[in-house]
Amino acid sequence: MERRATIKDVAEAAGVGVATVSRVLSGGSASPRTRERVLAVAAQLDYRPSALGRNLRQRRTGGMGLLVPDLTDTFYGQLAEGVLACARSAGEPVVLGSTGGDPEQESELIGMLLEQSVDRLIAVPSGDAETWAPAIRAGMTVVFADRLPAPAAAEEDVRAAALTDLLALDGLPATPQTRPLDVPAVVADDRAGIRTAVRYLRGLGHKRIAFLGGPGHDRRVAAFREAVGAPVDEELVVFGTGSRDSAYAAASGLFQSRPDLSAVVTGGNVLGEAAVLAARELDLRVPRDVSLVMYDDVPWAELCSPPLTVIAQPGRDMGYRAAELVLRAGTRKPRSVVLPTELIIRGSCGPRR
Amino acid sequence: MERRATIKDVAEAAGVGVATVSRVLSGGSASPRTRERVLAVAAQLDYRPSALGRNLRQRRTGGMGLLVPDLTDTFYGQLAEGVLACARSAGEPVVLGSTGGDPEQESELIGMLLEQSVDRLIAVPSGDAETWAPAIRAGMTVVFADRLPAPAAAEEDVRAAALTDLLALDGLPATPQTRPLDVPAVVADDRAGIRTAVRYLRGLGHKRIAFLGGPGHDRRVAAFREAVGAPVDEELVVFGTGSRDSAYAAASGLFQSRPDLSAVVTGGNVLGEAAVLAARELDLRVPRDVSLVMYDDVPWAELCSPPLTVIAQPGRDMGYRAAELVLRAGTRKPRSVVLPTELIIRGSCGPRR
DNA sequence: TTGAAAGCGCTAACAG
DNA sequence: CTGTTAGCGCTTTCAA
Repeated sequence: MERRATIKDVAEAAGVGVATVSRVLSGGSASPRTRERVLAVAAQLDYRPSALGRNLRQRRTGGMGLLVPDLTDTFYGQLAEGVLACARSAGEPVVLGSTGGDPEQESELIGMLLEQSVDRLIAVPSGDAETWAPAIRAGMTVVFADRLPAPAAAEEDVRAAALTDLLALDGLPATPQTRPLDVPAVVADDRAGIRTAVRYLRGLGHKRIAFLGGPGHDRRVAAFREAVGAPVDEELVVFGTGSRDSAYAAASGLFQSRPDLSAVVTGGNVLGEAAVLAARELDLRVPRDVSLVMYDDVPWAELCSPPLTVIAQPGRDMGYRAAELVLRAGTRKPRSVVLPTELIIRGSCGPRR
Repeated sequence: MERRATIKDVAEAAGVGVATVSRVLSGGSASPRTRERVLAVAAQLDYRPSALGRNLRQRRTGGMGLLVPDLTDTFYGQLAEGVLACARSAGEPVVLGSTGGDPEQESELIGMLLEQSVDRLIAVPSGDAETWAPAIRAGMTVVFADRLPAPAAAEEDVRAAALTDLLALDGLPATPQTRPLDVPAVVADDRAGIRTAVRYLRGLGHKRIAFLGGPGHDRRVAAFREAVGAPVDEELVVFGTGSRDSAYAAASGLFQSRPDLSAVVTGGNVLGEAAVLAARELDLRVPRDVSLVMYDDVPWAELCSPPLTVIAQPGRDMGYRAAELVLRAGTRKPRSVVLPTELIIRGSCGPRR
């Protein structure tokens, strides 16, 4: 393992000062003669500027951090691919962390990124505003993707505050008092997605429609509540904690406690998976006994039988756009982006029996 | 965005020299009194040592790089989760890259990592030994996971060389002349996995068993060839290039050109997905018309109907072990690891019709 | 247009 | 046990 050539080596070999080499390589001014010589020598020595030196000098790391709950969830895989694609085309490194949906791990990872001087971050947040305050205070440029962190547990009615704030992004009325974090985000148009799905199910005659959600699905539940309209049958709105086991338990519990439901909308693909499994276990036929609409279009949705009707959201685009935002953040103050969803009708919904 | 406290700030505030602070924080010797004071001040100032400074000084970045072909493939998601879990428990950052299975992108990413002075790398390689030579030469500690790079296109019979070398890892005879890369690897026991699957199918009466592979499945094909025994019906061994489209095309082509086959083994889950889709499109019933065994146990395997019989390999463990190897590499020369596979019988195989 | 020099924050000699 | 000092490789004034 031979030592890599440094800028000094290049300077000496080219008979110029290090400053000149630096300038030439970063596109600064230099006489054609010098530039040519430096370039030649650099190529000859296979010189690659050390990011370490540059970063220390500039007191910041290039590239960006990426925090997702779980790479085993295909949707986050798609999202990550989008981020990586954008980063690659910008030649920037991506430091990845998986939080497992745990705010504490998320905090630790934020700390780790801070330590690395990674000052740009794309995150599918698991913690609330309080978890994120340190990152913001430290001057990180963060862009949220897929969802927003819940407002901090401040006043009395956290949940209400969360919902009004989150709904605001989709155009629902919000009380302006609670603007917890001023961070741009790239999210899907959950409101439209859910609304379309609920309407579709309604059109098939379904009355008792359940919602099966998980962490981070606040905006989706809110939209669901809005779409089904008051009064909401609260027993038909259930949550898992994020793990596959808990998702399965939630789905199974739902089906057993409310055998009268005829359709369910899930807030994510892991919950959709759980619903299919639980239904099968309980001998509920899809769509004869129960209709199913799942959030996220993942490749295996088509493999199920019947193939799953889904609310597709562009995971890859979401990641790509988020990466763009975080990279351009220096230039202009980024504005949040809402990406369209699409109801893809396959075979998991039928008329109410 | 206030400036972060540096070691100098801590030293001044504690009335000691910077070296002392450095020592205390890295567990060096110091009087209890001093240690306590430094620690207190550091905490008070919320001091976090800058990885930048440390890395520059030590001329290497902590942490590790991770290169996978595609995060949208659940298996690589599992693998990545394993790597991240190990890295997290070691407090080390992970720089991620997705190669899309393209050697050229892989090279570029290696270059990027070199530039970042990331000197430890876990990779599911797409390029051959030649692609990897620069990384090795540069002194990177690399550990391959899931597969090995094909030997460089040197002599005349590349494929033969590749196979002998690859088979060696599973205990097949190999000619010692071609040891392309001396890099530890963490792989599944493909030979046993494939053999078990083929025997199982044989036991069900299947004679014409096909193999549907993709890039990086060399060891699996070789094992397949060995398991079915000569003469191998070459038309029953087909390959996709890695994309979902190409996998589908390969599967569809196989089913159409050889309607007489009664079972197929796929080298990975993307190919399994393609096989299910293609079979359905051609009105082949699984397992009545065709039996299917897929490599990789992914959550959705169970959702298919019938649920897919799979050769499970421990993706997460694989990642974890690889990360351990790469982290311990300084201590002892790491030895390759072969992880066990397991045939999980579900419903996609039946007796030959 | 160019080079010398001053650090960025940290660790590792080396003295005291 | 502790402080001083010399860089790690790079960018960036500031003069020449």
